Amino acid sequence: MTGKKTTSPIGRPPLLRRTNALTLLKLLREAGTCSRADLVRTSGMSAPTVTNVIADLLSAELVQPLGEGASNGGRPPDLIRFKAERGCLVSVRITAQFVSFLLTDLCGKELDTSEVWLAGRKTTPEAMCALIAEETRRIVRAQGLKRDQVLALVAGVPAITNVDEGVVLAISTLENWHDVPLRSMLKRSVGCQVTVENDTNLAALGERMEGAAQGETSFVEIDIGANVSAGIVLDGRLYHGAQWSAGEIGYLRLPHISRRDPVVHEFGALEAVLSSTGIQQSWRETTAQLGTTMRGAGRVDVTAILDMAQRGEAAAKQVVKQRAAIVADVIVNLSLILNPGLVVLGGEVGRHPALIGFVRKELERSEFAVPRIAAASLGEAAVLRGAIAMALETIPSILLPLP
Amino acid sequence: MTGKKTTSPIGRPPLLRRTNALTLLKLLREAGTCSRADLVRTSGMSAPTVTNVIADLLSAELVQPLGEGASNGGRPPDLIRFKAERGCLVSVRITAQFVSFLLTDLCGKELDTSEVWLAGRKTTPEAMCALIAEETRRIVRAQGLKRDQVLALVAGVPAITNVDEGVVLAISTLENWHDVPLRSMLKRSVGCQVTVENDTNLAALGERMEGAAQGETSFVEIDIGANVSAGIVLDGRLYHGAQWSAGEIGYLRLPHISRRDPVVHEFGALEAVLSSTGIQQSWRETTAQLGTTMRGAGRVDVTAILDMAQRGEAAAKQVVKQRAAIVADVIVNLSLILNPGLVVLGGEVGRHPALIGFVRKELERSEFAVPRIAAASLGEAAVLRGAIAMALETIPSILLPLP
DNA sequence: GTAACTTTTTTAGTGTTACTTACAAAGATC
DNA sequence: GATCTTTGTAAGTAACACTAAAAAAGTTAC
Repeated sequence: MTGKKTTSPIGRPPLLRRTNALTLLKLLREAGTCSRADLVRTSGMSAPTVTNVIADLLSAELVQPLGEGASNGGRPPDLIRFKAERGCLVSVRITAQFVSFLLTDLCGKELDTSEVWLAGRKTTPEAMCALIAEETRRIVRAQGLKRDQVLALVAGVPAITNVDEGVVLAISTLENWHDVPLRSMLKRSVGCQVTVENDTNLAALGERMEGAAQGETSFVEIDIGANVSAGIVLDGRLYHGAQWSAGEIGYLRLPHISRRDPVVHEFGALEAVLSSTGIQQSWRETTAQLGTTMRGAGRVDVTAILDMAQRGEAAAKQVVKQRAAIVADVIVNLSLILNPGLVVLGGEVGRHPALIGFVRKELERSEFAVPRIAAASLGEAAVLRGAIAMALETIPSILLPLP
Repeated sequence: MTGKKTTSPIGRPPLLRRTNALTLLKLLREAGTCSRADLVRTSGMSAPTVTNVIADLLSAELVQPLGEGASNGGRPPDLIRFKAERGCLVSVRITAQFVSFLLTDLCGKELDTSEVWLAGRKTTPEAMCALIAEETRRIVRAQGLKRDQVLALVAGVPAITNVDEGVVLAISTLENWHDVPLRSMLKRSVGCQVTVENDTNLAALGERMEGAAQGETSFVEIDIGANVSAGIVLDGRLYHGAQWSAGEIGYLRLPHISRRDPVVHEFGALEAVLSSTGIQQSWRETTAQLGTTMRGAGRVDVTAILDMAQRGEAAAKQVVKQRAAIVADVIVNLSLILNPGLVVLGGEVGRHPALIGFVRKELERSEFAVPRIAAASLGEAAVLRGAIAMALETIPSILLPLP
C-alpha cells in the first residue's frame, strides 16, 4: 500500500558510478561552490574518481565550471557549482478558493509566484487541470525557460490522497472531485514527473526545510484553520498510513468533546469545535449572551477573536482557552502514541500566539514529558515550500536515471 | 535520535560483491534448497556472477553443497542451501517474574527453550546479566554449539528502551533497574552482537513474522495485561519516537476516563482501568454490591472473569463491556492518527475472545473506516519469536561485513 | 630571481567486479 | 548412438575505483 519496491537491487559496475555521482551531486548542492579537491576531502573518494565523475556531470550539464579560484598556497582550484538553472521545479497549491504556484530553480530558489482565484471559474478536475497546465506554461515561459526544463511538479490538495497512484479521494468544496486521478491528468498536461500530496503533509515538509521544524526527524504538524488535520513526519519521512488517511484527527475521541451534538455533520466533533467556523460560532453565542453592546460582537474574523484573547479580553479569552485545553489533549494523545520531538501548530488558528500561549500553559500541568511546541513560521507559504522540498528530494533520481 | 547513518555511502567495487552476495543469501534463505541455475533465474544476475558469489559463500561456510539433484531434462543441478547450522541466535525475555530463552538456528528454527524463575534470586542488573550469560552458555553448549557461533542476542524488556544506546530506562518491579546500559553489559558477558528492545515492540514483530500480522506493513499491537502498551510498526519498521517512548498509551486522554481518580498512581488512568488488576478490582466491587453469594465472587483470575463474560454472565459482561468501550476509543484514536491496516490485540486481557468480541461490536457503530482487528496468535511466545525475527534481520550484515 | 614547497588536477597502471560468448559436462529424447 | 536440453565453468571484455606518479600553477624562502 505504501509503494514498497520489491525488486532486489542488483549490483553492476555502473551502479557504483551512479552512487558516487549522487553523492557528489548532493555535496555540491550543499556546498554551493567548491573545487574538486574539496569534494575529494569531503566525499572520501579518490581524486581520479572525483575528476571522472565530475567530467560526467559536466557533460550532462549538471555542473557548471566557474574558472579559477584563489590559491591556497599552491595551484589555484578549479571552481565548479551545481547548475541550478539547468531546470526548474513547480509547486502548486489547490484550495477551494484559489490555486497558487511557485516556480523555483533546482536549488529551491524562488523564481516566480502566481495565484489564480477560482471565483466564477469552473472547478471540475478537468478545468482545474487545464488551468494549472496553462498557468505553469505561462510562468515558465516568462522566465525564459523551456517546457522540457520543468523537471518536477508537486501539487498539494486539501484532501486524503493516494500518493502512489496519484489519486485524490475527495474535495467536498469543489465540483466532481471524487477519486480524481490527478497525477496522471497533470502528467499528461505538463509532461514532467508529477507528485500529488496532502497539503498538511507538504506544510510539515516546508516547516522542516526552512521553518519551525528544521533538523527534526520525528515531528507532527497540526493545522487548525478551516479544517483540522495533522501532517506526520517519522524518522525523517512522511507517514501516510495503510489507506493514506493518517493524521485525519478531526474525529478524535477526547474528554469534553460532545459526541451527541455534531453541529456540522460533515466535520468530526473535534473539527467542529476547533476550526475557524467553530470558534466564530462559539464567539457569536458568547457575545449574544452578554448582549450586543460588546465590542467586536458583530465581527466574525477568527484572527480578531484570537487577537482579543491575546489582549486579555475576558469573553474571547474564555473561548480560546476552551480550545487550548482541547488542543492540549490532542497533543498529549499524539505524544503518547508517537512521541514526536516537536509539535508544530499551523493554520490560521493554530499558529496564533494566543492559542499557543494557552496550550503551553495547559501542557505545563501534564505529569510527564511533553514535546516542544512551536508555531508554524512559514504561514501561507508552507505548502508551496514543502512541495518544493519534496521535489528537491526526487530530482537526483530524475537527473541521474539508472542506465 | 533514531540512529540515522549520516555517512554517505561510497561506491567501491567490493560493494557490488557484497550487494550481490546479500541478495543471493536472501534468495537462498527463502528458497531453502536450490541450484545455481535457479538463482540465476530469480536474481537476474549472470550465471558466472552467481557461480563466483556462491564460491565466496561456500568458502565462508555460509552455504552448504548438497550434491546432485534430479535432472530437468539436461545436466542435473548442483543443489545448495543456506547453512542454517553455521551459527545460532538467542532471544531473551526479561520479566519481573522470570527470564525465558529461545535458541534458534540461522533460519529461526527453534533448537531449545528455557525458563528461569526469579523468586528468591537477586534481580539487580548485574545479577540478571550474569544469569543470562550463564544460561545462554548452558543451552548453547547443550546443543553442541561453540560460544563464537552465537551470532546475535536480542533481549526484550518490559520498559522504555533506548535501542541505539542499549539502555533500559526503568523497570519498577526489579531492583536498581534505572538507566541500565544492558546492551554493553550483555555484550561483555556473551561476546556477540546484542540488541535490547521493548517487549511489546518485539511481540509486534513476532506477530508479523508468524502470527496475526503476517504481511502487514503498518500495524499496531496493543498489549493489555499487567500493563497497557502498544508496539508500532510503520511502513515495515518498528517506530520508537524521538525519546523512545512511542506507544506508551497508558496515559491517553479519552472520554469516560476519570482524570480525578488515579487509583494507582504509578499507572496512567487508562492503564489503571484496563489492566488485569483494574479488571479484578472492578470485578470485586461489582460482586461486593451484588452480594457474595455470586458464583466466582472470590476468584480474582482475570481470564476467569473474561470467560464468564464470554459465557454471557451479566456482571462479568458488564465489567468487560466497559473495558471494550474504552479499548474501542483507543483503537479509534490510534486509527485516526496512524491509519494502521490492522490492530492486533495481545496480552492476557487483550487477546481474549470476550474482549475482542465486544470491541468489534463497539467499533461497528463507528461512522468511518476502522482497521481490521485480530487477536494475537502467539501468546506468551510472541516476544521471543519477535526477538528472533529482529535477529534474523541483522544477521546478513554480521555474516557479510564490509571489507 | 631562482629554487623549493604546496596545492590542485590529470595521467598511467593495477585490481575488482560483472557481463557476454563460448565451451564442457551430463543426462533426456528420439 | 546422435541430438537436444539443462547446468555449470572458462576466457575475454568493459566499467569502475584505487594507488602512484607526474604535470600544472601557484606561493614562500633565501
